Amino acid sequence: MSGTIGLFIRKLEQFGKLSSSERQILENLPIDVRQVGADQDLGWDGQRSSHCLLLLNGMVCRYRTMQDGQRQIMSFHFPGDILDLSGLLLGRLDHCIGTLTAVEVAPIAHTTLLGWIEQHPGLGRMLWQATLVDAAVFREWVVNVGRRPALARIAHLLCEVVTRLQAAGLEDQAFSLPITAIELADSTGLSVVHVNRVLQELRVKRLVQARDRMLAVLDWGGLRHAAGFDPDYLHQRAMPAAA
Amino acid sequence: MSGTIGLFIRKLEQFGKLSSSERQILENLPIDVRQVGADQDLGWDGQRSSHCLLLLNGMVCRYRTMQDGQRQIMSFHFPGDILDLSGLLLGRLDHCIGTLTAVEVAPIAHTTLLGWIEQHPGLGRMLWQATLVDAAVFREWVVNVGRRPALARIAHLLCEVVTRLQAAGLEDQAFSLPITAIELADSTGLSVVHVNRVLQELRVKRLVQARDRMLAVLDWGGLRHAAGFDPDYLHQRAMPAAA
DNA sequence: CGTTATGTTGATTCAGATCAAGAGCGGTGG
DNA sequence: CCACCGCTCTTGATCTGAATCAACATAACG
Repeated sequence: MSGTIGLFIRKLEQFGKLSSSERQILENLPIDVRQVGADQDLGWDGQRSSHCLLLLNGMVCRYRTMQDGQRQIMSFHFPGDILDLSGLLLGRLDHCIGTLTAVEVAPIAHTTLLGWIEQHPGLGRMLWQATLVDAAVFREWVVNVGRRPALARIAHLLCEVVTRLQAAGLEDQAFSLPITAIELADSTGLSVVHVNRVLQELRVKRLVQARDRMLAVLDWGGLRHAAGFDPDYLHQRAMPAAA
Repeated sequence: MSGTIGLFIRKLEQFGKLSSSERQILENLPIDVRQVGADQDLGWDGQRSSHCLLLLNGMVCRYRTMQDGQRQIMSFHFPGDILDLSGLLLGRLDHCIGTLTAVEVAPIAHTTLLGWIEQHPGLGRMLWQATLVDAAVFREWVVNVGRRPALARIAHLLCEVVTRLQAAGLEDQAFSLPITAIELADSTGLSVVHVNRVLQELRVKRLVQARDRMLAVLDWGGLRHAAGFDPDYLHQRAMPAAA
């Protein structure tokens, strides 16, 4: 299943019905697919970009690096997510965007997007909503990192990822996550060593499985309970659930 | 200096010039001032509101309470900030909004705001930008809570607040912050006891002063250095700086 | 003026960091 | 095909920043 604009359309439709002209604009959008390898930066702190990036395939994260070299990941993104909207309206990126896997992205010129917003306010509104959901996720991460103990913190992160992937129709319950312990540490504010020990605990509790550098969820209910996970903050309207 | 819509206009103008019709709309907005005491909720988790709130006076925070009673504050807001925009477009609030001091707020009906957005796309764009700056602040809080040690964490929070207050023209360098150690703890993910000790350290280092339940910054450069504070993430365009 | 909040201090504990060293595993080049 | 290198993972030992517990002090407040 190669990446198309379909996932993006589906994501926007979560926020309301697209008019036929809006849908047509999206479907006819010329897609210039670019392949980028793993562990590359798609955008960086301070960058003034002229394009947003539509993620078609693969997985990326936003992060910031501190003076002492420590890194904090702020969010993950999956196919169908549009990456740089804050660069579009704020002009300057205040963090880096890095690939976790090899990815396919399609640049969309700022001028194109501004045209959409101007001529199709409904589309603009949906994009705004998408950024508001992003913001809700950031807030949840503040809570996660600020107040949850290590095990719940990691469990919560996994719950979020599973839920978002399912909503996007990308994975079923027995999903797998191509993520290293290092990335898990950088997104939870923990050390790699401790992440390792927590993952072992999750495995012993039969909540999670690790196989060839992928994480798989074994016991969704148990994981959700360990995390205290409540998906409301993801603002998923009555999802189609893609049986 | 009683709260007016002036601060809100000033905030929006940060993002670009208002057309005269846009400015007129804002200036003629009927303001229904409501007084609310300290430690009250203006909005709560799960709420479906029909109004946004324009903060005219006082200070509020967003927070979430966890099952075990722990609380995490996610952001502070000052006069001129508009509070509920995520409720406007996402329908449901995913956190609480609580007053830290007595405040004056002006409810603005969703219908009014949606009308603005529809008829004055420029205004809509500015509101969108305001929510993007909010999101940038959330991201910074993830970094703060995830990766900075206690002293830098508290120092960073203070730097952010000073900078934002100055940008809004609300306080000069020798600003004071009506905030308790409890609130500081809930926004940094630390315990009250530890916050107390860190504040003592900041006082010993002559970076900060505490007087009648207010915090005052003594040494801006020193505080900024202790925090590793870089204000870029606040996306303040060449501020008027209100000498 | 009690009464409830917040602030302060010291003693103790603990979750998670740090340090150190080995194990597994791709990759790569000779 | 193998030797080597650089990652990531794993484990154990040790350390430490911050939490917790427990008083008491000091404000705010009705």
